[in-house]
Amino acid sequence: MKSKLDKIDFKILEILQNDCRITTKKLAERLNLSSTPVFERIKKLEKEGFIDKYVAILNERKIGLKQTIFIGVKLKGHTRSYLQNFLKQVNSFEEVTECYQVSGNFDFLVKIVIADIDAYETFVQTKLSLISEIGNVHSYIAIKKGKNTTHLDLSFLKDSLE
Amino acid sequence: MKSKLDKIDFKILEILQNDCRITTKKLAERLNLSSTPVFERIKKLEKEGFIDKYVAILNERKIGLKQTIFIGVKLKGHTRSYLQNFLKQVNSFEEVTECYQVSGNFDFLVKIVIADIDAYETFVQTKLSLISEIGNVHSYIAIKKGKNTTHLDLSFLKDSLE
DNA sequence: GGTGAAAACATCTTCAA
DNA sequence: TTGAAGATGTTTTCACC
Repeated sequence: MKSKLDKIDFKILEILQNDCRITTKKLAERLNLSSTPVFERIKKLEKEGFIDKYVAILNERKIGLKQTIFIGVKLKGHTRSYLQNFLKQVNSFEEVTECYQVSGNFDFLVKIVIADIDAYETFVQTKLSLISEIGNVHSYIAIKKGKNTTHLDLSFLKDSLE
Repeated sequence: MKSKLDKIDFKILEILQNDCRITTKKLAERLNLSSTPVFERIKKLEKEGFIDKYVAILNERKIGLKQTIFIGVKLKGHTRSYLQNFLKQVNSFEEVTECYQVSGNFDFLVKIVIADIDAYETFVQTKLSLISEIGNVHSYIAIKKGKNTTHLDLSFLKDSLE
């Protein structure tokens, strides 16, 4: 079951990363294949876990989520339970979209997408600051958005494809 | 054309954020409506820009992208052209999935998703370090992943819905 | 690995209520 | 707005290469 990807799988993933609502038929046309093998390949890619899910990407600004903020967090201690407790709590916050334990002068980097600065202050006061494991934090408030994509660069695969 | 969202739109967005391949029919069943109004609402949400796109989310680890790295960047100068040149170049790198100009002790935060540390070093040497506007950088290498989602928290809308 | 045809299912229009 | 119905297109299976 641990199959390698070939060039066709690669192209399918590339296309689905940009538009997952394309029909199997159209996808097959773009690959010069019939629907059947494309359909089966997609099912295989889903089943084997290369594709996690299919989602709608919403327009943050349009919805009213105008602020993105990164928070660098340093914990008070670094025992296993400190790390686990912190992660469990921070992951439970709906406003948090990403959280990574990192090397460097922070223990964690946390990304928040939230309505505005007022909502952020409320979030810090009513949620974040209640996590007792936190030592100190540094906020990086996004003042301009550059790139923000879910598209992963698969070009590194090109050489290793069967 | 600038219509507000109501509770049904809100629920549709919630569902599509988690699974955009659900059929209109099933979505309508979950909302206790017929297909027609649900279909029309989705088209409206797309047309008015609440929904940006529909994408497949790939499994980074499975694909072979094992490293996530955040880079805090300080530029040499802060004129308009410095900022624009930096953004233009960094946005063009396929390995970069996010980039924000931020307040705080960095000018920019950049997120990289890449195969491994070796590939990261190559990236820095052959791409990042060629951006002449960069003063200095600090890398935060993710050593453990917490949350990583495209799901936005819409609960803040609940009170303002028509 | 692949094709092409056919059945099952979903979409999208139209229309009357 | 709804719901039903029909034309069209898509998904999925199957027999075969």
